[in-house]
Amino acid sequence: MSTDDLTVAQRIHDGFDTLTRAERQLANVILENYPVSGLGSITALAENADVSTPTVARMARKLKFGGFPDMQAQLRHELEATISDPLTKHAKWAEDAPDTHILNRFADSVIDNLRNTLKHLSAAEFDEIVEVLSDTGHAVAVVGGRLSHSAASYFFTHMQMMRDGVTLIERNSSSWPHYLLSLKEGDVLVMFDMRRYEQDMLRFAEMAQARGVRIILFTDQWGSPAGKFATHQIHSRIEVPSTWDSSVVTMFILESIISAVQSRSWGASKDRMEELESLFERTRLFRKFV
Amino acid sequence: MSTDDLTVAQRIHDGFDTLTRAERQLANVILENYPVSGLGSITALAENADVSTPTVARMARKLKFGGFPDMQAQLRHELEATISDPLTKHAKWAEDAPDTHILNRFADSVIDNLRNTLKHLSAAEFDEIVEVLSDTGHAVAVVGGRLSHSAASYFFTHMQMMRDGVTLIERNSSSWPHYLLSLKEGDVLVMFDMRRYEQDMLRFAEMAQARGVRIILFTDQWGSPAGKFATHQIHSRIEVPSTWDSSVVTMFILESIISAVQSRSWGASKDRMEELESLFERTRLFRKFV
DNA sequence: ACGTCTCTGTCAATATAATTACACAATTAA
DNA sequence: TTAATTGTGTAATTATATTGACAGAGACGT
Repeated sequence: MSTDDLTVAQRIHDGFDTLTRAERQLANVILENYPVSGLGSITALAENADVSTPTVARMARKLKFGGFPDMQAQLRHELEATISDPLTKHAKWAEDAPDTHILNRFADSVIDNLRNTLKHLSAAEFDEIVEVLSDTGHAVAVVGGRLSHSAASYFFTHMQMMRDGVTLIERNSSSWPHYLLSLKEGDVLVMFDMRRYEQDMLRFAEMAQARGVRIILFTDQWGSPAGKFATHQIHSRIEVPSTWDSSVVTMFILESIISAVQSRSWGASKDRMEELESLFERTRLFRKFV
Repeated sequence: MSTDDLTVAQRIHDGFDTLTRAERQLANVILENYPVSGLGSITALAENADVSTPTVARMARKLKFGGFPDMQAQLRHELEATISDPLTKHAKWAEDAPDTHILNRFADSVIDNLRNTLKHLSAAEFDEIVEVLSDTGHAVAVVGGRLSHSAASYFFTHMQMMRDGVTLIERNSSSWPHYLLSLKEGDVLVMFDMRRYEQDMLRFAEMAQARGVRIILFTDQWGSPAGKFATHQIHSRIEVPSTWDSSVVTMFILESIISAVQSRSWGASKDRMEELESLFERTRLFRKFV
């Protein structure tokens, strides 16, 4: 890029007096639909302003850019700064720690992950998933892999409190065929399969689909191969400054779903929950702690 | 331009299932910094996504564009529409849903929770916790309650990969005394106790402290009664628009700790991890790998 | 009116971008 | 396993964009 980082608009404005007739004509076209009009080819811009291409190139140089492509790069750069969300950029999260502290770096990535996940998750898809999970006419089974089992377990624990017919499938894949037998057509399999996708998961998905089981798949931005058997899938962003991947965004989605399922079927699940609560209270009294 | 006027993002989203590995990699790069990353040259975009230029061109065709330049024209077109309408400027998280959609309300609370949690968490405290957990001279036991067991399990799974002497204590509190017996002075107990604090947890903490065990407690903003026996504690904000509390922020803290422990003891844990990895099946579906 | 200077377009050259063809690698099916 | 299929990068080709050279047009002073 060029010497200093004034915006293209500023440079045009500053140098407007030195511009010639054709150049001013061009400058106005650029500013009129800024910065989009400057992002196409030099030819397109020239035609748009009714000047010749060399005029465009000459003006770019006159405004102290290396050439037209250089000016264009600057436009893109500006655009990026404009578009990125000011709320989440460069906010320092843990104030008594330096920017480079893991807490701050982690916070930045997680927010980024959340934003990108939501940006590309359709609310309609989300709502459909909620609807499928609210339908007590069909059983729900939950399965997770090596690292995602605890997410599966978390989801199971909450679903189980809200409705009947929810099963958590064991970690150990040798027992999966048994679970498969009890899944009927129209039943729902909630599956977690993140990077380092597991072979067993893929086969499980295939067999489940063959039985007419609907699959809701939670995977990462690259997508598990089991995706081709899934009825619905949600892609969470998982990359963070760590050796491992993050499940924070996945948890976020899970909790949102849980909350939505809950409010969708409040009438039905209210009694169930109260009953459940009282059961916990009671068992606690019987327990002895040595 | 092309047949119909779906946005590039939508077409990518719709066709994501049909995309190949390299194409998904590319798709993610485009979506990550949308639409700016797609506005440069095909070469720049390809390099950015670490794929070849033909892959970019092929994907453009696959998404029913006439070619890369056609797709780019569509991006500029969209941008123009976005820019002229200031209302659409990143106010919402899930853009195709109303402000009141659970996804948007949930996102707001979670960000709030994260911000407030970090505001009240001292980086020094965090670092001390990381140090305690990195010390392989003492055993680490992890225990969680009814709803926080899966967080405990998640933390355990990762810690276990990094170091020796980590135990996950069962859900069932009747077996806790046995675990207590094996904890020695100076050992570390990582405990999760959130709202609806459990009686058993309090007694467990008391007895552990009596044995000289150091307790790291993960609790909520109000603080578990077990706090008075804890050596270190972290208060996560947990309130969200739901019947249940959120563990998203707790997960965030856990992952940060895991990452910090990892990089702190890289030399020591590297061999261990590599050995572990080789024990697991590796799907080399993706290139960008750690 | 003439010469001179600046501006600006046309056209050619050069550089860069985009596409096509092809061969090797990876994956899947047999 | 091996064969077939699909995916992906390299290299060659083609198209397009950008710049450079130049010459005609217009402005201005003499």
